[in-house]
Amino acid sequence: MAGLTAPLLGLEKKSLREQALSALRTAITSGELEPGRHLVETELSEMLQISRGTLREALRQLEQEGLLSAGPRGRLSVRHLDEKEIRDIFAVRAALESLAARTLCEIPDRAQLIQSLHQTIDVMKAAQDASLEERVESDMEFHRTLCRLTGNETLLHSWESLEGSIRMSIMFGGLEKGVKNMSVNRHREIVAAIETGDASLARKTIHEHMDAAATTLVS
Amino acid sequence: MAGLTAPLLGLEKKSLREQALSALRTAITSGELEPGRHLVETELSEMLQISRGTLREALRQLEQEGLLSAGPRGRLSVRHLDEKEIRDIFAVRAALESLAARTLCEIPDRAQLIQSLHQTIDVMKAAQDASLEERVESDMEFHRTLCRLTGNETLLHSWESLEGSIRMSIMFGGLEKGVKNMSVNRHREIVAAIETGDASLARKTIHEHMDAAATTLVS
DNA sequence: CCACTACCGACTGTAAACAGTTGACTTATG
DNA sequence: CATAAGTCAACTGTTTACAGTCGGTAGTGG
Repeated sequence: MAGLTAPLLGLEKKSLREQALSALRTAITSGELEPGRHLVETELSEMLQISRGTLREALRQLEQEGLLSAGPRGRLSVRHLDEKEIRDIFAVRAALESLAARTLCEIPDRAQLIQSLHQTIDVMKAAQDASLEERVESDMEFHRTLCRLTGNETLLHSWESLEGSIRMSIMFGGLEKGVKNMSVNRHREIVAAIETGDASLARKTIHEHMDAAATTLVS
Repeated sequence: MAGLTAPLLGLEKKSLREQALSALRTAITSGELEPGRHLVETELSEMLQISRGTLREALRQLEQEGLLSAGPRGRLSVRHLDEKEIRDIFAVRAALESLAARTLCEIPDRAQLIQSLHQTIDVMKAAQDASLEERVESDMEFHRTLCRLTGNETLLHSWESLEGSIRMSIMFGGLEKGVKNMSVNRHREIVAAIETGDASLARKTIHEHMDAAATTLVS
């Protein structure tokens, strides 16, 4: 039994459904499956080498995440976002993240949490010269962490339900525009506001951040 | 062709999946399937007279709505909400509905929308002597309308994703406690704030409303 | 040339069968 | 009696097969 060092813990055998889900989500948010494209079940199941039944479960979930839209007779296609929808998505996102910030502000002993947030910013900083994808990734991680640290599972879940739409929005505007919004300083401001416990400042900063991001993306 | 009046338009042939979804959602939020109960696919599919494949699609959706929680090896059970989770749910709900109110405040010509909101309050008022279920129903309708009238589909969708959890929360505390929060006056206050365009007052009213509701439910 | 019909292909809705895994119960053994 | 191996039943994960419906297209009659 000795010598089987690392790969013992957590052999990551996800179900095919989850694998399909990840694969499709990535394909959509990366633009490999372009908006408006009709998804044919038989076609996809053959591509992914899984059965239709398994695939359909994944498709339902993507539909609920807002990445797919259903046409007549259950025909699914990749959702197309217009400018208003992007603004709407970022408005909801701002509301959720504002709640996160306010919640964090009310935690008495939040030094540890602040530390975690600074860490994710450090990752962003380190990724500044990396690929666009990695930069987007680190940005998303910061905002997801913001929600997770509140300990409010419902908040985190709502945010994650929006994550796919957010990624589609970024793709819509083009990654180059997307990364423009990811200034390290902007994020430090948010953390600073939380650190001092100034909920309304945090809220204001986040709303400005989101408004600016949405505007950049649709311009 | 004449004389076939009403039943022509919209023959409501929902798919079995949607029917199962509604049936299960109702069963859970009404307490017929009590929290913590294990759901066995074969058992349910026989009860509902549908195949497992069709059922599983519905179950996935309920899982994502937060009505079901997945145990080891994919075993699903009806989610059990504790007091903190209820408070968390209502905090997110408050954030979403505050956004709705603020959005409505910014619509220049909102007389028509105000009118719609008053109508739903009238329905609530008319239901005051009806069954507890109907009173809950009319209350939910008001809040859903609040979100729908914004025209922000993402907001509406996020709220609806939370709807099941909200209903579970109400059931957790008991319908008697639930309806205590549904005062007509409280709701009129919200509409009044929106009518005058006072976003911060609307926000404040909604937050108080939600805090009170959550507190009542867990007490 | 136009319209109407009958067929055909493609795709989703639904059902039923197969496979693998886990936990409980039983049995054998020291 | 306690413990370990073995057996079995209960589920979920996954696949395969079948049925129904819509859209298009070719063929036919006026």
